[in-house]
Amino acid sequence: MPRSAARPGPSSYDAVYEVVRLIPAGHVMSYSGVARQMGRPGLQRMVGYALRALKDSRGPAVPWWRVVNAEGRISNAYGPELQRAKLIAEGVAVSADLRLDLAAYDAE
DNA sequence: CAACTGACTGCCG
DNA sequence: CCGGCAGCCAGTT
Repeated sequence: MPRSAARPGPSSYDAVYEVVRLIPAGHVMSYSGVARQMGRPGLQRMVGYALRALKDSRGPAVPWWRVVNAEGRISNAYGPELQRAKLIAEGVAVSADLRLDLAAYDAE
């Protein structure tokens, strides 16, 4: 079995967690939005790294489900349905297509 | 030090 | 609407 290749460690992730943690319930933020808030515009991929690491190894209490892509769609590759359920539980309308009105829930 | 990978994004066909 | 390609940065191999 191919052990996960390239697995960044928790260094720059700290900044990501801090920003994501500040997203109020019922709101969402795009990966690029988080990157920008943490003073690192263009590091959307790093945000994705950090969130993936949460599943790999338990990190701080981070509402990762409030992070969606720039189109307001869930690009979660591990449990899109779980994320959708979490958002709906907070009052965010997510369609069966895993899409939501980013402009309406944008926390930026 | 070079190559590879990835919960992204924007542009093209 | 969907798939492919390039640009992007940090961390692992």
